[in-house]
Amino acid sequence: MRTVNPEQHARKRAAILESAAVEFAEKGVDGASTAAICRRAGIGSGTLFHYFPTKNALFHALFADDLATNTEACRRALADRDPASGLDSLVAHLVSELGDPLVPGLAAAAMLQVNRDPKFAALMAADERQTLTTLTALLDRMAEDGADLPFPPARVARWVASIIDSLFLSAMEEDFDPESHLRELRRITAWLTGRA
Amino acid sequence: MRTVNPEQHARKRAAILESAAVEFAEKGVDGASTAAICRRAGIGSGTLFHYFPTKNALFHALFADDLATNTEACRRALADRDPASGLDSLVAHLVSELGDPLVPGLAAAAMLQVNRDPKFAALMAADERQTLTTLTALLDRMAEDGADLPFPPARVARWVASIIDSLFLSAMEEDFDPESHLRELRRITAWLTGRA
DNA sequence: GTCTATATTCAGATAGAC
DNA sequence: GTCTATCTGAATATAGAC
Repeated sequence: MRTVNPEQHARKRAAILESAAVEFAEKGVDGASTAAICRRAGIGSGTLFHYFPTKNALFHALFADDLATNTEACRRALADRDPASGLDSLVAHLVSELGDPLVPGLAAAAMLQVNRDPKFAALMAADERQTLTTLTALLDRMAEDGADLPFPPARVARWVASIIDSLFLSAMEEDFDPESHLRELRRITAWLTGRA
Repeated sequence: MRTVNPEQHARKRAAILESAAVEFAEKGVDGASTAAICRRAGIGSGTLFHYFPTKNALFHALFADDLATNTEACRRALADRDPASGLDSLVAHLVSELGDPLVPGLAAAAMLQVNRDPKFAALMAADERQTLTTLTALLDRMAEDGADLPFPPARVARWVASIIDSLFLSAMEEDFDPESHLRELRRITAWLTGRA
């Protein structure tokens, strides 16, 4: 009897997700066709629906996989003895996907999906909450250590998160320069976190 | 012979655009159906396609109308004798649509459309360029007047624009408070423009 | 109303593990 | 050799632009 090979299954699943990411980033959830995803992945349509029950589930999986790495980054940041250095590492992680050219398109697709798929909205909200809670906890500790925050910790946390999000919008521009953007982001974050 | 009544034509056109905005914001360009737009506007599909040749043209018109008001706001900001006050008025204008609940959805739809419709991309790029050029010119004058900018004027301009964009992302959150957000935005902008 | 596009299904074909 | 994971692609049904 033939048995299931988990490693092979995972590899193919990842390959399908990668093809799907390209299509979704380019055309959004409604604009992307399962046929195009299959063509790009080099599989028949039956195979796609063997791995994922619907097109929406495919989109969902794309983001769920990412949430796990975020959780881990938050855990590590909180474990850091120095809250400022924990915050820096968390910001670095949040920014780490900036180089991926698919990210702006996927972000736009996700924004639309939040209004339409409540389960997807819950996934995104949980991710957001986790990031904000972690940032706030770190900023609380920094404030206790005497940092001079321009706003209360929870509000600073929100601004840090917002400004990072806005970077992903900027990443769409033709003359985007990650190098100087990141340098400037660190300067702005330093001011926001009372380390000007 | 029956002649066209330009005023009535404009009124109906605006009504169609308003219905379309709701649908596009909720479902994106591909997810929105012309049938739903017609239903919402209380017109037949024939009428819709009398006013706009295609669904894409309808989406296009939604943004083109806005661009004119932006041009005017830029003109006024540059005409201000005091560059700092001109900058404040331009920022106020850019932020003025924050209360509109449709804006986040429309922004997401627009981001996706930029990857797909080159004409639409050109429209958005022109708008962006206009805003950045104006901000940069104002910041140049402020720097000449002795303002202590943290980065070169063109970079500060980009950050101001990015941070305003990020406000529109925040506006999607459930506990969004325009009041404190705007107050904090002014504080951040003040720092970025050398008026800390 | 017409005509095209497309998500999903299904009835098998293929082939690896025992 | 058998059993089942894996895959295929035509068929269906529905929706939606115009």
